[in-house]
Amino acid sequence: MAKLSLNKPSLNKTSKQKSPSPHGGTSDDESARGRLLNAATHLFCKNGINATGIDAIIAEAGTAKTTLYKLFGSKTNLVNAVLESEGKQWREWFIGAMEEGGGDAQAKLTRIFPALKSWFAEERFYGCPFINAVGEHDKDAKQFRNIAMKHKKIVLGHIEKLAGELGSNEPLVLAHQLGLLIDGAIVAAMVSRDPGVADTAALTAGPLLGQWKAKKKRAADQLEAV
Amino acid sequence: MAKLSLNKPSLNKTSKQKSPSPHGGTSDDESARGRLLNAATHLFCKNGINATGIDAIIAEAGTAKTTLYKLFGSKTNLVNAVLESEGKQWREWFIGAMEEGGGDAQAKLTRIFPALKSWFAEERFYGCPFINAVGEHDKDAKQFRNIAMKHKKIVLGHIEKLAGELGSNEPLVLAHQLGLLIDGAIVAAMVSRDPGVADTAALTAGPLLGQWKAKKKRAADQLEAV
DNA sequence: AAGGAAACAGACCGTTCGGTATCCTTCCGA
DNA sequence: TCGGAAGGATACCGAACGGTCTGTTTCCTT
Repeated sequence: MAKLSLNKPSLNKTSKQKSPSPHGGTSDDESARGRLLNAATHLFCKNGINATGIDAIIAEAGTAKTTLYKLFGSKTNLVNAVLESEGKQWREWFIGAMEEGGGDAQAKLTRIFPALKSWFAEERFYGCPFINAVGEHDKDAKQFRNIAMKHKKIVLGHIEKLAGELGSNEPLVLAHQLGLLIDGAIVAAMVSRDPGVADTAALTAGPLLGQWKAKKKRAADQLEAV
Repeated sequence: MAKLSLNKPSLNKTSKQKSPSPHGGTSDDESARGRLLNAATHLFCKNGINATGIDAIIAEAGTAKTTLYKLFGSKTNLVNAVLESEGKQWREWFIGAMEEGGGDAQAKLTRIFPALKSWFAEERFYGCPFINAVGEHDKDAKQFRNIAMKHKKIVLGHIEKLAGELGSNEPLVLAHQLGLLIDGAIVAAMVSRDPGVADTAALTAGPLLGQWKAKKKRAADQLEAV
């Protein structure tokens, strides 16, 4: 596969068109590096990092073992490269899903769980690579936990900003609340393979997003309805 | 270690005093089987299943390799035994933490996140073994996902019962909402090692638990406060 | 046309893996 | 007292692991 186009690796970064979905291993980078990154991302996420051997990666990528070690040096380096690129892609997709379509902060935050739902429904949804990486390694070590927290901090940072625009007097707390629901939905969807958990998360998040904007109105409505 | 008391394995189940905490590998069963189960639970949870070799388990258990294979037959069987015993212990602890102390359904459900917080603060807290097991294996396979769902179903079943007593007209939905917050808190605590995430979860769950019991009052209070 | 870089192919290395076989020690009850 | 069960110690097996090596093919450049 991909016999043609043995690109120069220094030119790889030029094929920068954004991917339509956040899942791993579907970039259209056909260089050896890109194919290795795609295959490694797919296999690491689907089967786990420790359960994925080098041989399986080069088989799916259609490269030689020498190429992998010339480009990445070690399996550890490859793992780090996968997490970095996958994290970046995922964040671009996720933040894009909130922002695209415009509207106010409430509209943007309300798009979180529908976006996650479409992710959960993909064939190649395998949960959060960062959570899974932490889970299958030494929990007293900081390596993967630091990477995961860095990723999470960026995501929650954006949510916190929107929470501030929403009018929350504690945007950081609201961001952490939504983060909890996001993490919970991801792992529940990974285990159950039911995208519907995103609806439950949206139902739970709803009152959190509306309680400043329409706080008075909702309180009055509830008082009337009881 | 444990030179004395080479118990008959058929008598192991008689040492049935409940453990004070839900974490893995601290049972006081000093038979070879018990020590192997403790060591395997500890190492599987701390370092991951695939990253834990047989040699490390028998070293921590202080048994011979022959003994492990005589008692469990294979690593796969040992993994299943660990998940089964650990799941049972955890559920007994968790449900006990809700029930002990009495009170009404709201009081019991309100104890969920304080209980989790004390779990998160333990030195040997390594996240949920079921979630981690799913994360480090083939996500298209059903083995670990089925085990995890069975565990979760029992836990949510109890919560659903309490939600019904609380007066919710959709106790199953409420149970799933709380389940989302529980899962989210567990993985967030595993990554961050901050037990405080349980407080955020409790803050988010609070309105869900009070909205029937004191719905009218809260609505009136909010209307007044805005 | 020729040279060189990049990638492919695959044999190979030392280590570790899960698992087996052999033999030895300890203890307990008949 | 003695036999057998439970467990310990250790050598060993084949397979798979991460990683290296040598050599060949392919393509781009000049």
